[in-house]
Amino acid sequence: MSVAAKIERGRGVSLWRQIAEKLQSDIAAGIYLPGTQLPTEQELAAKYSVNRHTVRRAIGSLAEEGALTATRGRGTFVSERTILYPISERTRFSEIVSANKRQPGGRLISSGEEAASAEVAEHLGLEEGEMVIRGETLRVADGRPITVGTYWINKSLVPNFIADYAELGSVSKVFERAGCGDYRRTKSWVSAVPCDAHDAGLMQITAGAPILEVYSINVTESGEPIQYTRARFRGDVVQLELGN
Amino acid sequence: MSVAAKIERGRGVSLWRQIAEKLQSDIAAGIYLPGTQLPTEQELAAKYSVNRHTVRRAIGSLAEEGALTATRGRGTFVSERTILYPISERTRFSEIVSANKRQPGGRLISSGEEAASAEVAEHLGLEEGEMVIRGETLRVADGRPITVGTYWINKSLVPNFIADYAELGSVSKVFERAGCGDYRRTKSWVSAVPCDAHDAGLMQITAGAPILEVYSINVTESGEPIQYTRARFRGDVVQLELGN
DNA sequence: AATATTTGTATACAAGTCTATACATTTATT
DNA sequence: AATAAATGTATAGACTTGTATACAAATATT
Repeated sequence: MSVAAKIERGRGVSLWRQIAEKLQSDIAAGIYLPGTQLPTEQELAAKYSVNRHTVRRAIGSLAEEGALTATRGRGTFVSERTILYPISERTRFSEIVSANKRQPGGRLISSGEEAASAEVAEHLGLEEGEMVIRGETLRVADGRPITVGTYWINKSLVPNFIADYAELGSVSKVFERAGCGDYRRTKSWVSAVPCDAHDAGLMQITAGAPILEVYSINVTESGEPIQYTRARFRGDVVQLELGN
Repeated sequence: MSVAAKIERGRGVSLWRQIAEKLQSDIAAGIYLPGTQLPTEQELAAKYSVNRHTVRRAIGSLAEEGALTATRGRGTFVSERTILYPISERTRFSEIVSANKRQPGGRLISSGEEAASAEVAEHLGLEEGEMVIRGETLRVADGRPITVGTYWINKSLVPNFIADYAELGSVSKVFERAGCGDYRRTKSWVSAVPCDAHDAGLMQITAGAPILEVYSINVTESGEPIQYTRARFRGDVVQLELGN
């Protein structure tokens, strides 16, 4: 390891910028964990073969952004930043994470069709046993898991959901194509519960850790229920923000 | 249009580098077509609100890379670069296009199952009439069509191909998931033929124009035929490179 | 209390980036 | 042949980036 990290000179990107991006991606990759100390400026300068002041500038730009905190005499530490997650009519994960100056990401865990349970049918305005689309996604910020969401979709409003989702890779884009781009959240229920084993594995926390559970209903512009969701947020990273 | 393009100062990325990247992405987006003249240095300098020499440096870096050609007294033009396409054991479109300093892309034209023709069955080691997966893709470099490929896949080796392809969006990734990541090309046949109307439409050339037609067989590490392909390359853009 | 470690500040200088101006050279047009 | 337009070259200065060195101030350790 630590094989003279690759910084390119003379390509139009300043050294401090390259180092800042490398540090940020190392944080996102979990190489430097929140709360832990970064190597000292001297060490980083040696690692990247640059002057200490160049490292200082890289650290400075990340500190200004809130990702690092430097204290004279102690060292530089990775911030433990919580994500402020507003629960409003218009809630879009990637926009929220970007607004928190983190890099959003995610992956599809599973998807398919199933018969609606009584609970799902009630909230989607269907009969129990009708076929609905069910999907589960894991969302991350700076490479760290934030939330797992399970959702059920009214098939009649978005007939080609699975194929379209495969093509577009985003629920909201599929809704848009189906003419339901202006969907909105109507009701939400929030509770704090212990995390089960399945979610704990996905979110990389221990089972039983407190998580926020949010049930909500999304409706089309005309008020028809289109999506019922059950989202679980890591309690140690996310703060929900209610009200307008 | 032309609303004072956004160049950021003081963020660690030099202006010439930002302009070079913008020009390159404009070329990739087809805003500046191969063979056409770029705006003059004066005009570009005005557009980006920088000195002419800064634009010159951006153009210089792209010219060195082969993307632009400047001639004194005439102007600066987008190069008509051919893509050197090696036909080797390990052939991956996106890697090749990137190696040619172009931006790879593509879209799925069609996919489904069909009964294997005698020709397909023979090359996949199956019986005529057995069901195989058939797909057709259009591949582009810098936004311009390069090749249309039709392929037939041995269903028994990649059972979930269609669903996995929808999720992963790449043939090689699906093969990887099926445990056949190390597939390789064994045989290829090359010929020059006139382009038919269907391919002409996809590749945006006139029917009858000469194209390169390459049939090939991909096999798994253990030598089982997994994919039979028929690729058509635009003769005016692609040069095949044989041998190591 | 003394010491070592670490970040913060200051100053000087070298190198790279961007601007400004002027002029040369080639090409295309009139 | 003359002119205009475009790229190529040259030079000088302001600004930014990176290096070098020294020292101050806060923290942790002994």
